[in-house]
Amino acid sequence: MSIVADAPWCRGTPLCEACEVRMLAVCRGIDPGELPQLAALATCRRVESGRMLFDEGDAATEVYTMTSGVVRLSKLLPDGRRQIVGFMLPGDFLGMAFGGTYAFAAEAVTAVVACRFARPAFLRLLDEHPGLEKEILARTSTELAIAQAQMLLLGRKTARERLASFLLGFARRSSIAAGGEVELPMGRTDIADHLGLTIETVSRTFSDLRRTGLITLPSTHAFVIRREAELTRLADG
Amino acid sequence: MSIVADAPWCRGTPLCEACEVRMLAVCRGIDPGELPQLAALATCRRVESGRMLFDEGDAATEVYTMTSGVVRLSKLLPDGRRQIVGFMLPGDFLGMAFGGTYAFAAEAVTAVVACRFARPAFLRLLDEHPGLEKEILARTSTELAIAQAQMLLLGRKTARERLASFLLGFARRSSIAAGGEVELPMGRTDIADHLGLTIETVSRTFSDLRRTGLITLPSTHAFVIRREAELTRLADG
DNA sequence: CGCACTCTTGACCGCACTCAACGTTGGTGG
DNA sequence: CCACCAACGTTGAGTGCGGTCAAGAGTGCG
Repeated sequence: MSIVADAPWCRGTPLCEACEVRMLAVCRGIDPGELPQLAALATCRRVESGRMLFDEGDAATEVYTMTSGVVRLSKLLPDGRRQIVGFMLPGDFLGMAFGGTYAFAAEAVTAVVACRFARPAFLRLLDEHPGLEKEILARTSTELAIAQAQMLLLGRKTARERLASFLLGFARRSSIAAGGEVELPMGRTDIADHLGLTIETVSRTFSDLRRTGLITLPSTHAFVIRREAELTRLADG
Repeated sequence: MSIVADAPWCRGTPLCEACEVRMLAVCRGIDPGELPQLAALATCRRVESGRMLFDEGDAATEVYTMTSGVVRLSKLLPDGRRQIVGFMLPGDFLGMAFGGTYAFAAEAVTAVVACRFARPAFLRLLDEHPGLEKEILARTSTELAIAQAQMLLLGRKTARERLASFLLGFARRSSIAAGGEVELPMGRTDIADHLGLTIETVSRTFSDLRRTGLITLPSTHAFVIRREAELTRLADG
């Protein structure tokens, strides 16, 4: 991550190589011969840990493809209560707001590099490349299915079931190191705000899952799944 | 509703007039001259109250446009806990599952008439009509935004705030009768399973909102918003 | 080493859940 | 037409899961 994030050619235009690789994932369906022209429309953006890519309610002027790092998408109530509606990982696509304004804030959990398109140019691209539009529709549908699963979690699962579901889902999306260790870049507060719990309950539930042998915790920012079948049974009720 | 639902030409193929009107809403962006050809691809389906249009996990073979009635979309845990991820009203589009199987069950809350397309034929339609694909993408994105708002509700709002949000949202989507009366076709159990509460808490909270003068309840299946500003302030935290 | 920040753990509390009884409504058949 | 019954909704009493408040332990950085 840090190699890409620190690369000097990522600080501005034009598109860096790592971004170009990520962009291909989104843009499959486009004639490969047109990719250079496509790359010319995009720029690299590096965002420091904790900084905001855009805020809820901002005019939606840009869309992104994640190259490296982790982004949290969150919605706030006026009194400060927060719900994290998702975490974006490398390869994910982000910012496709219909209605003109973003429906959530996007903040960098770690240092982030993302491939940025101006929205009008991207929308024109959609018109010209039906394959690209189909890809975006498929991704949006997948996001919707994930959101519905999260509704089941938030509405009906216990704290243990929520954390088990989250850890399994995050492990599946992450690259897993030797020994089955999964890096957990976000803090307990972010996990709590994603699972509809408090940090104390998240912390207690981590300890609980460790005590009962379902996971181990090499550090506060990593975990290892020990009994996957049992954890899965817990997660799915 | 009952006029359309009972019409004999709604019980089978070909497409009834009411369905055709609804279909137009989804298919704006298609050359109007091609609509007869389009209508030939669709059939009407009537579903009795309480019956299922399709189940979670079923092979996704059909997509629907709602003509009349109300459908609930729900996900189940093995032990019976249920989360209703949404209610579909006339004009809504339903069943666009990527991945081959439906991610939720769809059941008729009232008698329902829906305009049905075979999925392969509909996907071919998407290829041939970029305007239709754009419309489906816009609708899916809107659904996603609604789902994210529901995550905030389920993760962070109190029972009062949840019910206030639901009533305001449902009123906005419904046709409102004289006197501001909004019909509420679903029972307390459905509302509870949508808001992540129990029927007792929903019932108590209805009484609470009535007692504090924010709403009135002409019957158990209707409500009137009395102090919209106050209800909105409650719903938004 | 010291400070700030995050995480963990403990004690207690409260909102929503559970269990239970009762009221209301609509459909059915005598 | 009314008695009966089943389904649904309401209300009350008590409980418990997760929240709140508070203290202490780990961790990283200057």
